[in-house]
Amino acid sequence: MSIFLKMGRDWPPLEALHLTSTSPDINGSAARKTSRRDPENSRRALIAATLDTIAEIGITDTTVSKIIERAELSRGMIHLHFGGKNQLLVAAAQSFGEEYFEELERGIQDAAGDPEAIIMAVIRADLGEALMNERSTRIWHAFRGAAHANDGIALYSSTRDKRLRDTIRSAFRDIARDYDEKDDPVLARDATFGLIVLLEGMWVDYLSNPHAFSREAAVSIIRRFISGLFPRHFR
Amino acid sequence: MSIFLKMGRDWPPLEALHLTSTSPDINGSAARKTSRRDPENSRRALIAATLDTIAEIGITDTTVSKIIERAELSRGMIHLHFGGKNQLLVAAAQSFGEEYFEELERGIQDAAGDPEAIIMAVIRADLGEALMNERSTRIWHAFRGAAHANDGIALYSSTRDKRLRDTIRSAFRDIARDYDEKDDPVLARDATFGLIVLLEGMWVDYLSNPHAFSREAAVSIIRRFISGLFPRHFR
DNA sequence: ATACTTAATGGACGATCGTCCATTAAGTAT
DNA sequence: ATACTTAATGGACGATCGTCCATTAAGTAT
Repeated sequence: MSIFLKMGRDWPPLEALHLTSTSPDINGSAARKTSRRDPENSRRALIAATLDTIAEIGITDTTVSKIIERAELSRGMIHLHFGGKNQLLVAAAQSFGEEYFEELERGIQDAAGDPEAIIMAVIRADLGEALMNERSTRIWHAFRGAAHANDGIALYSSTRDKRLRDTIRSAFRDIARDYDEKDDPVLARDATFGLIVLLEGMWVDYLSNPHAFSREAAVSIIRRFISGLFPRHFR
Repeated sequence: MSIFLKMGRDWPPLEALHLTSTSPDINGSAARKTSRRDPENSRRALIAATLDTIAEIGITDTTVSKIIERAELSRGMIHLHFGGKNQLLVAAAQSFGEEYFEELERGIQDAAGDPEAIIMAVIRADLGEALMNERSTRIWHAFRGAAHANDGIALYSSTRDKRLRDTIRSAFRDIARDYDEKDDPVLARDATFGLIVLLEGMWVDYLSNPHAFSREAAVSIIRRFISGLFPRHFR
C-alpha cells in the first residue's frame, strides 16, 4: 500500500478511495456541513469528543487516540487545530463553561427584574436535567480536579464560578434591601455563600449516586435554607 | 557496576554499601523501624507516597515511577506488596477513608450521648484543619472522580460516605423526637441530607480556594441552616 | 557454619503515550 | 487547465508507562 501511494496516482477512482477512508460515514445527520473540509466543524467535533470521553472513561484515561477515535478524525487533527492535547483540553474546558452559563442565562431570562424569581430560577436551572446530569457532573468534577495542575483549565473553571456567584449575589443584595437591618451586606454575603455551597454539594451528591438523587427534594431543601435567612421571601 | 555485582561479593564493607544505596537517609526520624527489611513499613510507605503524590500532582500524573521515587523504595516493591499499581491505589483509598473516620470519631467521642453535641462535633471535625486541608481535599476529590472507573476505589469511597451519613442521621433522629410533629422521620431525613450536602459543598469550596475559606463562617452558616429545621436547638 | 525462607532490587520488556511532519486531498484564484 | 493555499491524513519517533522476574540481600532455623 505504501508503495502504491508512492507513485503518481491520480488514476484510482476517487469514489472508491473516499468510501474506504471514511467508510461508515452514515453519521452525517445534521451536524456535517456541506463538504468534507470544514475546519470549524472539526474543531467542534474534537471538543465534543474530548468532553464525551472525559465523561465516559475519566480524564485520566482520556488519550489522544481515544479522542480521535470517537471524533472519527485523523490523528494529526489535534495538533493541527489546537497545537497539542493540552490546548485541546483547555478549549474543551472553556467551551464547557460557556455552555453552562448560556444554559443558565436561558433559564433565568424570564425572571429578569425580580430578584426572588432570579434566585429560584438559578436553583431550578442548576439542578435541572439540562445542566445537572451524569455527563456534565463528571466533566465538571474532572476539570475541577485538573485545575490544580493546569492553569488554562483553572482559568475557565474559576470564570464559570465567578459568573454564577455574581449573578446570585446581585439578586440577594436586592432582596436584602427589604430587610433594613444593620447587617444588610452580611446577610447577602451569607446567603450567597450558603446557596453556592448547597449547589456545589448537590452536584457532588448527584455525581456520587445519580439514580438516588431527587431534584425536587434538593430544591425544597435549598428553599427552606434560604427562607430561614429571608423570612418574608421564598415561602 | 553490574559486573561488580555479578561476582561473589561479601567483601565490600556493608556500611559503605548501605550509605550508597539509601544515601541521604536522614529521614529516619521516628518512622523507620529497626532494620532495612520491614515489609509492613514498606507497605505503609508506599501508601503514604501514593497519597502524597496524588495530593501534589493529581491522580492523572501519579505513576509508579513517581510513587517509588517519593517512597525511596525500589521499582519492584509495588508489584511485590500489592500486586500492581491499581491494587495500591485501592489500598490507598481504603487507608484514606479509614483515617478520615478515625479522626472523625476522635472528634465526637466527648459528645457521646448528646445528639446535639454530636452534630456540632461532626461539623467542627469535618471542617477542622485535621480533616479538611489541602492534601485531604485533593485526595478526596481525586478518589471520588476515579470511583466511576474503579470499583475498588468506589467501594471504599462509598463506605466512608455511608459511615458519616449513619452517624449524622442517628443523631438527628434523636433530636427529631423532641419535636412531636407528624413529620418526624421527614425532618431527620431532610436535616441529614442538608447537612451532608453542606459539608460536601464546603469541601468543594475549600478545594477551589483554600486561602479564601473561612472555617468559622462555614460553621456559622451550617448552624444557621440546622437551627432553621430545629428551632429549639443549635442556637 | 549451613541451608532455607522471605524481602528487596533494578533492569528488560512490550504497550501505549503525545508530538511531529512528509505527503495527499480539497478548495480557490487566475 | 494551472498554480497556489489550506485542510486532512496517518505513520514514524522518542519518551514513558506498568508489569514482570532473575538476581541479590537480609533474616531465621538448624
